[in-house]
Amino acid sequence: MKNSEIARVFHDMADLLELKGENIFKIRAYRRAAQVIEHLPKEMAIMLEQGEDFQKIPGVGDAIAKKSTELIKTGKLEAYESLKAEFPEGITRLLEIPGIGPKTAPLLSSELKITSAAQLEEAIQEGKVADLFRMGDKTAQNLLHKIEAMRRKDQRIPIGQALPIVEDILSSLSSLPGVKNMTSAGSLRRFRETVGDIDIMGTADNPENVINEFVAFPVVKEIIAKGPTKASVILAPGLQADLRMVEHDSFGSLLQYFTGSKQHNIALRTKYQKKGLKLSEYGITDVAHDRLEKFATEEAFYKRLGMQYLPPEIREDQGEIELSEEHAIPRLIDLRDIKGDFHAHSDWSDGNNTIEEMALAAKNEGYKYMAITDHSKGLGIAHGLTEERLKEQVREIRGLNQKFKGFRILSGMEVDIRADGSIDMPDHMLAELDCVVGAVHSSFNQSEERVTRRILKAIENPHVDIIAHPPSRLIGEREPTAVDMEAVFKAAVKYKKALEINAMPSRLDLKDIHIQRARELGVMLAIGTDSHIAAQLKLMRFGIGIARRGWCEPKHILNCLSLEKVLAFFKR
DNA sequence: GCCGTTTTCGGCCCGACTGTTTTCAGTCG
Repeated sequence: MKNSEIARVFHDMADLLELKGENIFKIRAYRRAAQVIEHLPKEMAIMLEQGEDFQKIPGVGDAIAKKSTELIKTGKLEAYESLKAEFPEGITRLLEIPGIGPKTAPLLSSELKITSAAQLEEAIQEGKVADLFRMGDKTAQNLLHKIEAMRRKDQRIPIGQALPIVEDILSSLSSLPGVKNMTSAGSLRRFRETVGDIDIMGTADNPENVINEFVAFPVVKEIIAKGPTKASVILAPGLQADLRMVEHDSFGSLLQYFTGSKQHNIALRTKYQKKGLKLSEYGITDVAHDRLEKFATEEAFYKRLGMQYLPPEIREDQGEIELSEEHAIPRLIDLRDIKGDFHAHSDWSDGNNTIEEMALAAKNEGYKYMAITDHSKGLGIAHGLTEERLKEQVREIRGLNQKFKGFRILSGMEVDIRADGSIDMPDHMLAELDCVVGAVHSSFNQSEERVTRRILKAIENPHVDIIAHPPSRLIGEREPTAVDMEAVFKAAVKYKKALEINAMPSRLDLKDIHIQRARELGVMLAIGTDSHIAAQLKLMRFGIGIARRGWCEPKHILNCLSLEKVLAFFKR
């Protein structure tokens, strides 16, 4: 059983316990454990095999450790099953409707036999809901609006779609007169792979004017709420955006608060509460003297607590608070550390630009090298190269390299790892190349055993240097393959192969927790943009963002090495 | 249910908003 499934059980249990009216702190304990387990870099099933103590996981004590063990060993949990049996099927779905909490859901279920948003809508229209205890006409009508908004608003969208939209908004807002600060917060700033809504924070001499300009932007489809300091809107792609204008002198604590994560903030507040400090979005209050200190910057806020500044990407309550107090947060990788790209296509296969155009674009990024990795013939739809054409391409690249100074095009190929793990290009051809990227493009539904063996076989091939996106997922579209990542990481270390962090916003694969675990085990990671047009080289920043979430320093990333060291790693 | 450089028991993040209420419950972020 995977961590994500274990986490879902505990999340569900928390909901059910809440409906039952259990102790709120018990419920929170289940939620916290679920959240921690979901983001654990290592599978608990493997920890169990290796005899590790679950109680070392923060938020996991005796009871949840035992329950986790039961889940892993039997695939079921007695306590969960009996808890579920106490409630009508589907009641937890009601909790997903905004405005419906643990008190209203049982009320709707027991009084009106409602278990879905559609049924609730109907009951409201028939006037049944307004008559319930502590409800009323206004509450019922608001619920109707919220259900509509929930349908209109799309689910979480990939950061690759959200970020450009937000950057446009930010640049428009920043250019307004009187604006001092303007930045995004929330999961977007922490660079999560998907974002649910957009938070923007700013300060200005005339905040009301800024709000008025904001709601009039063409990208705004609908205004949900608008006041003197805050506006909520729905943007054209079905994304909610909140703009908050605050005082200059408390911008730091507000930005810190709205950047989150929620878990990070709760952990921080709990910790400093014990030391007599009350943390809030307005600043820090010394409880003994009842004096509020304000902070204009996040740096000042963390400094007041004796902490090292924390990059937003790692504020997830996964040990960063303690390390920051010890001033032991490593310097995370940055776009400026990147010396090259290991995954790019040209018009020789399914790319749009010539090799020379791609190389010039890479040189413009300040890179020292770039691998051209067109598809192999296995991928018919992508005009994969035959042996003859690959030989021609190698010759062309040799010629082009004569023209460049201080920049090298690496001859490469993205070869197809067939269903049986074989490579669709003979070894003697691969031996001619600087850099071979192996990737899975078919048979995504193989069993865990088969897909894992398939990828291990590719790793063992002495000519393959990098394995691209092993889980081969597409965010929101295609589920990851069942591959056993732990086995892949160990093989990559053993055979000294790099694993790719694919920077395409629809992939971001490896994902953050995979990166963390791979890094712990000593796997070298290579960021590839998978560019099919020159402009996509700019996608590198998405790879960087996800790598930062995986706590990567330059030493963990192949792209930060000099050309000589890269070639030595490839043993060419 | 978890946790401890004040605690193995007694705490558990903080504040805002809304609507139904006459002082607060419920929900949210």
